[in-house]
Amino acid sequence: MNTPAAVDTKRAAGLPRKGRIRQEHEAGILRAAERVFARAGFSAATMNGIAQEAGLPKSNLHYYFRTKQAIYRAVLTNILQLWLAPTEVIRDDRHPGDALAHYIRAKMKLTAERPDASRVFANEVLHGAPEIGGYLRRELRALVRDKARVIDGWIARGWMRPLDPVHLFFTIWAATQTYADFDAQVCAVLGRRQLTEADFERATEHVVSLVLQGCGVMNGGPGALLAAGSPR
Amino acid sequence: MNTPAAVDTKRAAGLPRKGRIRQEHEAGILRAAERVFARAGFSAATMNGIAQEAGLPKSNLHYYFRTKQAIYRAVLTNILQLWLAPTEVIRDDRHPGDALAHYIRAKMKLTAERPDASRVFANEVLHGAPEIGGYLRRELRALVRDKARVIDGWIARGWMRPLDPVHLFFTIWAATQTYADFDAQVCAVLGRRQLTEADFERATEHVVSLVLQGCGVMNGGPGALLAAGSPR
DNA sequence: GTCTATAGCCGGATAGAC
DNA sequence: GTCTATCCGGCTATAGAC
Repeated sequence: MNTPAAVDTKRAAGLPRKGRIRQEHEAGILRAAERVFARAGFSAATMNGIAQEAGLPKSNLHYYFRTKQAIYRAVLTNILQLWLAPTEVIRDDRHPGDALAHYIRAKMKLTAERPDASRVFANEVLHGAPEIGGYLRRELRALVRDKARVIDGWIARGWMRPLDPVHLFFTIWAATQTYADFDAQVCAVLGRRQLTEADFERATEHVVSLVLQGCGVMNGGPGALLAAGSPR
Repeated sequence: MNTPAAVDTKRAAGLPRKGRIRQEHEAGILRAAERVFARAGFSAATMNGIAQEAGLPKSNLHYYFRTKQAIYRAVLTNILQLWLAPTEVIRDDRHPGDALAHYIRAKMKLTAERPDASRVFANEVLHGAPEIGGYLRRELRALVRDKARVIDGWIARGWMRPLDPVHLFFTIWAATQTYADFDAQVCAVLGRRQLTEADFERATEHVVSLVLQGCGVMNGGPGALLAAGSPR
C-alpha cells in the first residue's frame, strides 16, 4: 500500500501522485498505529490514541486515511509482507539442518525486533482474521504447499524423519511468535520486566535445537547447534 | 468465584447465600461471556451481545455482575483453574516420555474442547495481562519453577537431553494452543472450514512426537507415539 | 428478581474556517 | 494541507416500575 508499485497504480488511475509530505505522514501514522493496535487491539484502539502517538491532531488522520479500518488494513498489509519473506530460505537445494535453522532464527529475529507487528497479526487471526482471511486462504496456503513439498523432498532423501511439514510450520510459527504475543506471560514466568537480548538468544537456541532434533536432523550449519544436543 | 468455597466465604461475611437460580444464571452468563469475549475481545464485546447469547435482557447482567469487567474477571478465573490442572502429571516419580506425552495430550484436549477459553486467555495475555498479570507472576511462576525442577531431575538421571525446562513449557503451550488461538490461520492453510477431530488427532501426534524426539526421549507410554513417526 | 427507559459518556467521522 | 468544533451513534451503567 506504501510501495512504489502502489503509487504507480494510483497515478495510472488518474489519482494525484503522492508528495513527500504525504508519504512521510502516512508512514508515521502507520508506525504509530502499529504500536497502538498492538497494545489495544482494533476496537479498543482510538483515533485519538493513534494521533497522539503520531504527534498529529486526530482529524489529520482522517485526511490521510478515510477510516480507522483503512489504517488497520494498511498496517496489516505491511506486516504480511514482512512475515512471509523468511520462508525464502526453504529451498530444496539446501539441507534441512541449515535451512530450518536459518528460518527459525529469521522468524525469531523478527519477533524480537518487531513484536508489535507480531501482536497486531496475532490479534487479527485470534479474532477470526476478518481482514486477511482471504489472503491466508490464497497466498499463505499456496506458499505453505510449496514449502511443504520441499520438506517432503528432504524426507524422501532421508535427510530428516517423516513428519507432516504443514504442522511443522504451525509449530515453528507458534514457538517463535509466542515470545512477542505472549510476552507478558513469558516475562511473568522468567521474572523479567522485559525480555533481554540474552533471553532471546537463549529462546532461539532452544527452539532451533528442539525442532532440529525433533525433525531428526542434527547438522545445523556453523556449529552453534550441537552444543545444545550433545549428550545422549 | 463460583466454587462452594467462595459461597461460604460470602456467607461468613454476612452476605446472602446464593440461591439455585442465581447460581444457574451466573453460570449461564459466564458461559455466554466466554464465547463473546473469545470472538470479540474485551472491548468489542458488548453487554448486549452477552445478554443475547445468554438469553437474558441486558440489565439482568448488571444485576448479577456489577460491571462488564467483573464478568470478564470471573471468566478468566474459571479459565486459569482449567489451564493449570494438567501440569499435575509432571512429577518426578514418572518417566518424561510418559509424563510429557500425557501433558501434551491433555493440553491439546483442552484446546480442542475449550477453544474459546484458550482465546480469551490469549487475548488477555496478548494485551499485557492487565487482569491476571499478578497471578502469572506469583502462582504460575512458582508452578513452573517446581515443574522445571522435576524436569531437571529427569535430565540429571539421563532420561532426556539437557535443555531449558522453562522454555520447553513455552514451546509446548504455544504449539498446542495455536490450534485454538490461530484456528483461523490453521483452517486457511489446511483448507478446512473448521478443524475436525481427525485434524486434532494428527496435530496431537505431531506435537507429541516432535517434542519427545526433540527432548531426546522416545518411549512415550502405550505405544501410540511411534505411529506418528511412520510414513504419511 | 426482572425488565423498560434513559442518563451520560465516548469515539469515529465530518464540516468548514484558516 | 491543517486544525477546531461538532454531530451522531452506540455503549455502559443505573433508576425505578413491576
